[in-house]
Amino acid sequence: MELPFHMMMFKTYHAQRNKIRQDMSAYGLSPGQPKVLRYLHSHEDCMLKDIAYNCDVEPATVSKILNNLEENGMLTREIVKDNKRALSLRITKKGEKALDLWSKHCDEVEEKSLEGFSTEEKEQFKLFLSRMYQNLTDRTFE
Amino acid sequence: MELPFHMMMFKTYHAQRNKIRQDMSAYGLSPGQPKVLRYLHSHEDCMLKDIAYNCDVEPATVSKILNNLEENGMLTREIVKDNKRALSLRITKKGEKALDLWSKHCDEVEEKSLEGFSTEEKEQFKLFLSRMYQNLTDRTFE
DNA sequence: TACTAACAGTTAGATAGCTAACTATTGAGG
DNA sequence: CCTCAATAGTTAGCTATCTAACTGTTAGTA
Repeated sequence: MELPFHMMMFKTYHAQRNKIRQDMSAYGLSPGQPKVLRYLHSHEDCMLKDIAYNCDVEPATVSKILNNLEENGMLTREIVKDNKRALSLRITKKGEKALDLWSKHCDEVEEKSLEGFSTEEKEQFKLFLSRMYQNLTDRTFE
Repeated sequence: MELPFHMMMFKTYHAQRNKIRQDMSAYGLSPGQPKVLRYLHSHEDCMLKDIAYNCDVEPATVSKILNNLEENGMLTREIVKDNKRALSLRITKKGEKALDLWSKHCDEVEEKSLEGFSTEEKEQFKLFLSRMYQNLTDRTFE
């Protein structure tokens, strides 16, 4: 009996996650944090809900991740003057540095993941993921 | 800036996971449990470490999942007579039933995930996942 | 036989994800 | 204005995952 498709996704995703995790603690980051830093890097003074939407996780999850990142000095959290409900979030230099190291590590993992793939196959693979994502969410990447 | 490949994997995997989760509580199963039941279904009287290896999760994780499944009457847990270290695990009828409903639900999600894919594209997609998995783990699916 | 290493599983403590329920603020309509 | 709904974020409690440290059992070897 062939492995169900969803299990293939699970196993492959987890293999990637574990590979990325391996050296990540050396950079002072745990698995959930980088995606938040990445958003902050390109969106100054953003709100929590924007991160949640962009990263595909719930606001409650982001809230916890922000706690950890703030404790480790990776970002600053301020209340917006004009809207006391909202947060203004900024990545710090320390955060930028960790993000940079982490991104490079991810590039290496990507290279290993797609070893033996031709350029066309890589593009095809990404396109498949993109189509599947759209089928499931009615949204597009990014 | 294009979304990094690992984020594409993350988003797509999570979209799938959330879709599967949606109706799953109705079947009395939470997301980590089905893969364990699935292994038990095809491997009678197996040990915890076999499940862990086959499902690509750590023994400690399996141990917790077994607790929940046992509480819900989905499996039985016995100590092996000849080897008091080892467990003998069996899926119950209730477990079989939940697994069956869950599998059907997964098939529907797979169909939606791969809507618009030709037969060749589906095969290609699975092959890509398989190659990536092998690159990262030096193992093959199943 | 006795010591020690390997093995099977559990427990503890961490992060990450979810849903649901909550607080506090803002804004819209009568 | 005042009420009430919508919005932004947090908290609580659950599962799932990891690593590390632990208990108890088996087996190998001097």
